[in-house]
Amino acid sequence: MLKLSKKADYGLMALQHIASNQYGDVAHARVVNTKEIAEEYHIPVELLAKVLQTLSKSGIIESHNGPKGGYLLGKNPREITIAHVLESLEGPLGIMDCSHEKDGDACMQREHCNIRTPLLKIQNSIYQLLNNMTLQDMLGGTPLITIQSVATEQQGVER
Amino acid sequence: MLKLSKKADYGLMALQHIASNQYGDVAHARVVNTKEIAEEYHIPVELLAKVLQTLSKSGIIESHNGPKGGYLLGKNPREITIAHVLESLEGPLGIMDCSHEKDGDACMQREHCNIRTPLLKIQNSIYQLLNNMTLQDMLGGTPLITIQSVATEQQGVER
DNA sequence: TGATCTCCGACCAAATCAGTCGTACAAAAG
DNA sequence: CTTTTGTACGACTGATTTGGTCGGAGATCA
Repeated sequence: MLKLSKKADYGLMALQHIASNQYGDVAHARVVNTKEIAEEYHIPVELLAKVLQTLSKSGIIESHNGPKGGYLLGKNPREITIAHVLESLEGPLGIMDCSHEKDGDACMQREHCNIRTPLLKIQNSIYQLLNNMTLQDMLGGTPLITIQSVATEQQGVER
Repeated sequence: MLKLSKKADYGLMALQHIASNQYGDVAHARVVNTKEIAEEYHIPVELLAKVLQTLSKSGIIESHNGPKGGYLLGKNPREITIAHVLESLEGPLGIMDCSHEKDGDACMQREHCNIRTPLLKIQNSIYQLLNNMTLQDMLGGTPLITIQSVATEQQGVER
């Protein structure tokens, strides 16, 4: 549950890649294009293209047309929050349908709804989580891992 | 994005209702049936039934057959975590597809995947959030509200 | 001018989800 | 002990969302 879409996955991967090439060892910014990223991560090109276009509209990246064109980061990695990326790709964060509706309409059970307040609280916490993490955080400490001790076995999950 | 399913919504509402009737003012436990809940919250009966069945299998509630039958909580509200409820209704928590897969299979981009570790961290934080909140927390402070000052006007959500 | 690349719209197929129908079973009533 | 009532339960179906595809137009550089 709460799985995020492929678009989001691809978008984050692409951003990480772009950022690496732009702020990596070499000083000069390198423009990377859609095809390059798609091949590197085995992503369908056209879909990735659409994702990048969306990110471009949101100002997260800049597009450069023509041959030798491609994408560059629109701002500093520290300024790019995960929340912003995800929201621009998947729409606004909303745990439940009635997250940001005006008063009474559209929700039959609204007046009797007993779970709205606590759920809003959860939603807000998640938002803060995503809003406090930036692309920069995804660059630095990514040592290929094996943290599986965290949430794998412990909970008595029935399958 | 990250919206949870109707099943989850209905399940939480129903649990809140059951808990209220069982641990409310009156000392004796009152058995509530599917139809009652469905009418109260305007939920399609059969769908709610299925949800309750699932919760019953997970041991979160107990079912009682026959006339005057219905449902009761399977444990104390403090023992019932939101995480458990949601996972039993929507499957295990997984921000990304490769959340709990064993090593190399099933994910083409796995070896080049640069976002797995940070995303796992986020996922784990969300899990803790859901795991620390119990049904009890949804009972106490739910004063029927008309808190519309929170998320109506202001888009820029702070804390 | 021609080749290469991004941009943009519409389009299709597969998977998931919300909701429905019919049956089996347990408890109360006669 | 049989009937009747109301429940749980599981299989089934329709609708919405999502992942992925296709074709063309505009911009830039050699």
